[in-house]
Amino acid sequence: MARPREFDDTRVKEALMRVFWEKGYEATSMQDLVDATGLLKGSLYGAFGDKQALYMIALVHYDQTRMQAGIDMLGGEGNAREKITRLFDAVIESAKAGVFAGGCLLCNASIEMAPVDSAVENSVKNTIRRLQAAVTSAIESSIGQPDDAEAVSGFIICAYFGARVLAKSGAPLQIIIDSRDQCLKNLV
Amino acid sequence: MARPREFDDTRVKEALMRVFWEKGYEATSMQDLVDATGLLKGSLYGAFGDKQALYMIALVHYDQTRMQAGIDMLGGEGNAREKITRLFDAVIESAKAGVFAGGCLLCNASIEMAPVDSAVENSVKNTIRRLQAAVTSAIESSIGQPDDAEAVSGFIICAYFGARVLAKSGAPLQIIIDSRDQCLKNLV
DNA sequence: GTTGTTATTGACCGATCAGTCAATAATTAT
DNA sequence: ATAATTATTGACTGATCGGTCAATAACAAC
Repeated sequence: MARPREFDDTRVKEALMRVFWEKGYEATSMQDLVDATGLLKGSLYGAFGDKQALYMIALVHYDQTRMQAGIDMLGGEGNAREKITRLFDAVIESAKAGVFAGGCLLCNASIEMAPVDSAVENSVKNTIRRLQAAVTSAIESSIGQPDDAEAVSGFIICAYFGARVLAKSGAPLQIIIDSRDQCLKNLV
Repeated sequence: MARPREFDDTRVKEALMRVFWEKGYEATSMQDLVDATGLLKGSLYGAFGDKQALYMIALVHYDQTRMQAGIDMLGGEGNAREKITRLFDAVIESAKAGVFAGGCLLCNASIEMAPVDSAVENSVKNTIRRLQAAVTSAIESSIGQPDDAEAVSGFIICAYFGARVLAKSGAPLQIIIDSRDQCLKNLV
């Protein structure tokens, strides 16, 4: 009963995500988003809302794809050691590949937007909660692991975020490798 | 042989630092800096240079005051456990006090500016190098510490940066406390 | 084919952006 | 005093910012 949309919703969200992921919120202009999505400004506003809304959509898309993939991996096969190794190796690999300097949109959002946008803050906190829960249960479901799984998982999350920052800073990757190995020392 | 400056150099640098620390580079306008310093735009340009130069001055000032204070503390009295405890407690205290959500300008610069400004990248890398060296020697100079001090220090730096991110995200402080305690488990 | 509804389009808006500059003021050297 | 030098001032610039809107286009229902 109306004109249908001409664009693929997922492709647009992916494009929005990549721009905000690479450049951050403030450094991204609406024109950048127009260029990346192929939609005109009016269409972006009509379909999704203003710049803040577009950022939230990008953040949720990142959560549902990239972060959820990590959470699913933590819930899959293997023991805690293997899973935590994979978590850190993903940082190292993306840094080597130059994927936005090994950065993480969640981490960037924590620093740039969470303090000034409560919707972002809530989303970030929710993702962190789920990520920690996944690490905790990965530890708990592996035999011979420490019984303070909650504390260990919090600290692994902390090191993971630190690794993302260090990767973006251009610091030597050896620091991240060392961090991974030290984390593993706290596991069987 | 010329008109003298009317402002206190250190006070201006401190003001610049606070604005960039709180808001980041892109979200800060020249008007914000004018308001914070009390200088007019022309004076800021004449005395220090453009916005990027002002950011670098703020970053160097942060390094020379806040970061250097931490490095000096690590080189002072006490064993490694006590020093690392103090490092993390500083994050926790500033988060509780709401000092820019417990954030760290160095950490923010790593994410926002290091990937797009090589002067910032070099400065950040230099600070991280000195910070890690200070942690390493704090470990090495405490009796009964692990002999892989370099690896342990890298991982402590990593957790420290992660703690700064988590503090800014609004995540529960318990994660940071847990991280601190787990780090201490790796020390005597 | 007409009508109702929504999507697309690109021109347009006021506000703000970083940055400049000529005029003026304050100092030192002579 | 006068000259030379530098700091301060605030008006000014063109560009870009996020956001709007009326006109047009593409569909579904009837």
